[in-house]
Amino acid sequence: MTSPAVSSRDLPHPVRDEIRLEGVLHALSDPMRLRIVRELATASGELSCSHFDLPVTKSTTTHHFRVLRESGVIRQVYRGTAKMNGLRRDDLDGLFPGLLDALLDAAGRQAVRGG
Amino acid sequence: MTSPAVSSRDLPHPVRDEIRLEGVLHALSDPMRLRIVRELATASGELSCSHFDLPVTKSTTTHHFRVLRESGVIRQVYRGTAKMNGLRRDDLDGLFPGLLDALLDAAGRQAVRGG
DNA sequence: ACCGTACTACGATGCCTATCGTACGAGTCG
DNA sequence: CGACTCGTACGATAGGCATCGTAGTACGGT
Repeated sequence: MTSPAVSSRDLPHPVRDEIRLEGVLHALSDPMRLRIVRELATASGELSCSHFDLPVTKSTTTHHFRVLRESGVIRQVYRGTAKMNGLRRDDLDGLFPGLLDALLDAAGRQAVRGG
Repeated sequence: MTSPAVSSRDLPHPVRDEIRLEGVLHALSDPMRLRIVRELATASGELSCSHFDLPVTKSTTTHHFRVLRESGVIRQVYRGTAKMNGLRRDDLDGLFPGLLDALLDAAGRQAVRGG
């Protein structure tokens, strides 16, 4: 099978109008979460949590994904045992045109610079 | 007299290459600090700390300005008894082109939306 | 039914931070 | 000098948060 059905377990997401700029910035001000978002941006599509190899425990990884979801940066959905993650590009671009691209570009430049 | 001399008291600022994206985002993720930066952006020029009428005490205001300065978002200089504040536009635009404008635009849209 | 994988929940810990109040220093003006 | 304004320093406090470990749940495959 290629793609297990979406589970009935659902996760609370803010609707578009509930997304706050301060929350987004706070979510992205953590190096680990910025790294996650950068990886999600390059891989156009959904990625499972376990795809990420972060230098923290799984508990902490769960925590970071929750912060990203609750701030409105990513959307999460269960698919089988996996939890798939995707950037909320449409919502973010709709609310804050150009912001996400500027942030990703900034993060990319800093990475090149050495960070 | 129109503009008192700059005092010998000087304040530590990060040089351009020391400015970290995470630090900038963290600085701007606080509503009070975002408000300060928005006001600084509209008033092209320097503003004294006392120009701002924030719903917090003066101690707290000092704290927020320090966070903004240490993260590289603003530059501060003493001029007489006043402490003048200015956005580090050149440095930020040099490091992260388009980011500051995107952030200010995003903050503006959210303010219109009701925030 | 059983096992393994993926992720969660909960509690603990230590650090960071937004806030305040009070007391103080630096500068200007009379 | 003295009074006043602007901003700082320091301590306290309360809440937030990044991290961990352990124990547990949900799902898929055998």
